[in-house]
Amino acid sequence: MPSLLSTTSLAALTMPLYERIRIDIQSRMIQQGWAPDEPIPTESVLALEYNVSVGTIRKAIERLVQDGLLLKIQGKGTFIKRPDFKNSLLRFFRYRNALGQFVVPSSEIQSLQQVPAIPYINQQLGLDADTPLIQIERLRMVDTTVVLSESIWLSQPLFAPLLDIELHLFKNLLYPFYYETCQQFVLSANESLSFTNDHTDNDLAANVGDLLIKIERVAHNIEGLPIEYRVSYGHPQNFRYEVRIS
Amino acid sequence: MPSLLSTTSLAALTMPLYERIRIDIQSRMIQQGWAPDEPIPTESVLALEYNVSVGTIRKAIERLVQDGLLLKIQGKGTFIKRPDFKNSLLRFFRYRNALGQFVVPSSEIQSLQQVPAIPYINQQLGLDADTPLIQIERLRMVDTTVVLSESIWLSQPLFAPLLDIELHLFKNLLYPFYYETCQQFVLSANESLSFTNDHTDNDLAANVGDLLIKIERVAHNIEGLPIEYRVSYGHPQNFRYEVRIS
DNA sequence: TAGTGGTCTAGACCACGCT
DNA sequence: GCGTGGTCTAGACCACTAA
Repeated sequence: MPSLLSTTSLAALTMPLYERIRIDIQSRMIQQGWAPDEPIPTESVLALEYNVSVGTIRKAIERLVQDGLLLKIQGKGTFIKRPDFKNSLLRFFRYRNALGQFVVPSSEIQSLQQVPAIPYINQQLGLDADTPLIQIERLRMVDTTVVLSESIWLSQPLFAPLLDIELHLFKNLLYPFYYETCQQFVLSANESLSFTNDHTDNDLAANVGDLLIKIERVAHNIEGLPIEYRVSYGHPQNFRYEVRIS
Repeated sequence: MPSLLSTTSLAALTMPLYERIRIDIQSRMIQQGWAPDEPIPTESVLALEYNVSVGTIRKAIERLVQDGLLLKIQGKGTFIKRPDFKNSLLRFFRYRNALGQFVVPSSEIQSLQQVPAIPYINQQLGLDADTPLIQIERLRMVDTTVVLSESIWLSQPLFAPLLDIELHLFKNLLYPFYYETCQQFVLSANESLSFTNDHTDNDLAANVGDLLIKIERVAHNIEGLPIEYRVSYGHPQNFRYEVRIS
């Protein structure tokens, strides 16, 4: 039976039972690894395991379902839902290839290195002023055309495993990759689109004076803490951005 | 005591109790009008009124809180929260005025008229192919500069009251106005940003060849049904679009 | 101190998917 | 028919607000 008393967070002392159970189930999903598309134990089993009533388990699971980490199917069970990144954050950029089809741009990591703290970015990531960062430079392409030029910053302590991975092993989509390698799961993000004609900042071949789209993103993990700061530049042509507001 | 059997919808027959109560409370909020910032009856009072247990009332209220229609404050009560449009849909467009401050553009309705069905738009709004529409043309300005040119289509039957209102009486923000005049409450929207240099479609003064931003929006009411289709064109300069993705 | 919403329990019965 | 999650109940006790 899992212990709910071993939680290191101080807030846990006053946290409701169902919250502590939620966090525990969450970490069991990520670390001990129930497989995706497999059912987790039934509500009544979990109630026995944690020695609480079924209602409390339901309340714990409720938010995990809301966040898209679990999927309930009446009559069958509750299933791990390895989050469908394709249908969430990554669908907002829609580019057409030469055939007119919408595609996810491929990506090519140009560089990845540890860098010293950068005041503005450390602040965006809620880090101490002297915490080092990991900086990634990356191009995104459709067919052979570069459509986006991205700079990405991560907390060095959280994402240290990335420093030991060869660049060509990086996957096309970073968020599932963060999850696999660093157990950091991007659940939400704030984005800001604007326009600039300052080309000094990026690698995109462009005529001086051309407008570029500038997209700033702060991505958050399950706990709502910022874990990635990203700036992307792109040409407006063939660009399409879709979003649901609620 | 409110009757939950008078519901006209057929789906109501199989709908859970808490859903029927939710809808009933919702319509009491909108139509019979508990005032905003006033508390609604306590959970135990509502439980007696509807002759159900407190848990069922809590479940009914839960979603109204999620949707931002009610606000619970422990120890005080549950309050009507006339939705804060300023902080939701309308904050995504951020324009700077001459002083560099972010402002909500003012608006000027150019025309409002009933028009025959338009296949693509009727489809977007989930309307029968022959349902007439209301079309609104509107300019949005910062200081004296036009920044957005908008075309808006609504279902004529739902928004018929608008046809009898003089244009100068329209408010700067349409969504609260829809709510006041037609009891239609915009809760969410899908937006799509792209770029065009086709100027035939709009009133913006622009040099041929200049890129314009094109924003298409389908806005939904509480029930998730589409009620407004909107296309806006604007200049990229000073444009900023902010969004939370989750 | 009285009244509100917040947490938690224990259990009944229903709707659904499987075999 | 059995096991799953879905709905609903009745009631205990806690945390917070206000007079």
